[in-house]
Amino acid sequence: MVAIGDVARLAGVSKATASRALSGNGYVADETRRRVESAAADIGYIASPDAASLVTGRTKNVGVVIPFVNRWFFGEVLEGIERALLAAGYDLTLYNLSERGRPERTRVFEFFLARKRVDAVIAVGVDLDESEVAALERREKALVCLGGSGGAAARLSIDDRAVGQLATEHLLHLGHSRIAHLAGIGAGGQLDTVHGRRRHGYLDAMAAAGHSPSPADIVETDMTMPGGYRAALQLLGHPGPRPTALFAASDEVAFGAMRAAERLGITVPRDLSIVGVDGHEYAEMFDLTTVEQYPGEQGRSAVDVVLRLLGDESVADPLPDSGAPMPTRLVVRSSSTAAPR
Amino acid sequence: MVAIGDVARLAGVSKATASRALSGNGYVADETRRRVESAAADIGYIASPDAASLVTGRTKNVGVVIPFVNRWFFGEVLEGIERALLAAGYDLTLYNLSERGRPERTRVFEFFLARKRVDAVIAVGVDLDESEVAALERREKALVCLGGSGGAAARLSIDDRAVGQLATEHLLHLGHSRIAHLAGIGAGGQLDTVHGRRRHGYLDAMAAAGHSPSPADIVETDMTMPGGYRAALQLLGHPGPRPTALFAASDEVAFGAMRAAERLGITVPRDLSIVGVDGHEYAEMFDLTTVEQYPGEQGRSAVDVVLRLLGDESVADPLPDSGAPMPTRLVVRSSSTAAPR
DNA sequence: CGCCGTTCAGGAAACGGTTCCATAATCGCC
DNA sequence: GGCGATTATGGAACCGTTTCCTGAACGGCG
Repeated sequence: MVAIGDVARLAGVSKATASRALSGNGYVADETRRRVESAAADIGYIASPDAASLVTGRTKNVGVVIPFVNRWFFGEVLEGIERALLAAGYDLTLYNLSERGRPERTRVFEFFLARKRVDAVIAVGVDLDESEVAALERREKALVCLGGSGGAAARLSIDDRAVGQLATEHLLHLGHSRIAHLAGIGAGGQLDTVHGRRRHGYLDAMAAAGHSPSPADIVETDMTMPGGYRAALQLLGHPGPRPTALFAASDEVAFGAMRAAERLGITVPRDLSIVGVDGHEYAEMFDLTTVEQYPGEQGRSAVDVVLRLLGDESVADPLPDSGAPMPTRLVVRSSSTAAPR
Repeated sequence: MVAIGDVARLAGVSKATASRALSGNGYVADETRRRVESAAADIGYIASPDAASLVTGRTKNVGVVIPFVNRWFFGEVLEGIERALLAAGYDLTLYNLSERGRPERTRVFEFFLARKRVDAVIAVGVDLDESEVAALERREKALVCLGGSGGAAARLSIDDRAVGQLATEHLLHLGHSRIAHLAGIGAGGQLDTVHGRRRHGYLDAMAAAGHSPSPADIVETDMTMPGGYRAALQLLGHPGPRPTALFAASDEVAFGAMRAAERLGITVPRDLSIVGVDGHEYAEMFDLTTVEQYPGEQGRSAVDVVLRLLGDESVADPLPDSGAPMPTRLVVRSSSTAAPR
């Protein structure tokens, strides 16, 4: 393989000078730099990142841990992160995380991420436990969390409680009083979780309006379309009075619920108003009212924070409204309408 | 940072012995190995992959290039690849590829993948051009393609022509004669492409049955639900006789078409039978007849081939029915039924 | 003119592993 | 008992960079 020594020889300079010329660090005469660059181009030289990171201690590589890649939100975040990292000359090493406590997951934190192969870690939508955070800290890895919970580190997040509140208030303003909620799994137990917070916002809004939802009107489901379908069947598929509105914790769940309603002969929005969360790319097609968030943008921002943490000079210094929650927006479409009187 | 020298000192052996003990290469007495291992564990030693790959020339890292992460098929493949690589102790570096000719894409091949940071490349669903293949060859990167086209290298793929044929024949057997096709973009021009081949299979089956579809019954669309929705509106949303059956080049397109049919007051399957391709996780919920494929399994297989190409001993030697297309299976659900008479 | 600061370049020492080579002990076996 | 094969270990070289240190040339300035 062609090494920097070859470039140096061809350009008639020392390895040290060749390195400086190519990396742009230290003094190099313009003419020398040109000679080195053209020599490098001639023989197709590309620096070995391993050798470089061995001495500099930086790998220009960040690990991304993510529980799913095939949910819309996570896929969008991943794409945003990838684009931003690549633009900054960084690599993205992907770890698809399983649930807490599984041995593969432990191995990711104790081995893969602990090695000197990543400079930093972006955790998206994962609930970190203390030992995981500790493992990262011990190795001095910068950590940025996007959503999820755990880890005192830099965290980017929307205000999930406000989201739940906003969606619920929208339905309340439309005159609904019996509003059901399709919540994320575990949203009841732990409050310090995305879906716990959304549920919390829902309950707060209901309470503020003087309603207290019956337990049967809150159904937990995983955040998929079939999950929403099944949960909605459970919620709506019985005789007797039904909720007139439904707050689904994600758009995919809402889509499933719409399909279930159709199956049950319930017309949306006439008999049932539905609001989701995400701003899924299919929301428009389904005419779904939703609280949009912008996962691609969130991914990009996470990269910004990481680069800043790593002291990368390529990124602007002032952190734009640091600490503020990421933006969300209620988009009203025809899946929600005034309550039947 | 703690290096192998520290481990060696603590265990009272040389660096060479420590290295052998930990890597399992060469002769080491059992007792010595234990001493070294416990010393390493005590001080939390983890070898630096950079240093190791510098001397061995292997990085235990493979680059994955993929055009989308947020389409079901691609997400599943990615998950399968990730799981398999991780199990083999490899890292996955992700490159989300844009269209041909874009500068970011060129940079991925000429720089990111060309460096000594990946041992091999898995290209999923990408149409490689010669310069891209050449760039990889020049750097002696093993290349495995999953679907897509271009690159004479190892290619795993389903038989897309057979898939198109199978789906179409299913509809023909049900008595349909006017069968429309929602094809992938560009499927008309290039034949050497996934969607070109599926369309080809469709046309072959139609021809064999003595039908020749009118050009208006073939509509091109991108492989998304909204794409299928729009394409189906175009296909069906006019007065006059309509096709009685529809072969959609992917399940997501089929879902969109189902939604469009519903919007137009066309009942599936009474007025219109629909068949898709993929075995999407939502297909069951939509009751969609589809030609299933198994992207997760395909990803795993691609990793098998890569590991074999890299001479990794951890993988079984005999390549199971090498060269054969990956499995597919027609799953009949209630979206397809006998033609109205 | 002397001196200092700046610019330029090269030699050599890292970085943290693996592996080649040499040496030595042990063992089985004739 | 000698010999070769096997096992065990250490020293040193090496992988391909970056960077520290040193020295030289040059220019400006007091």
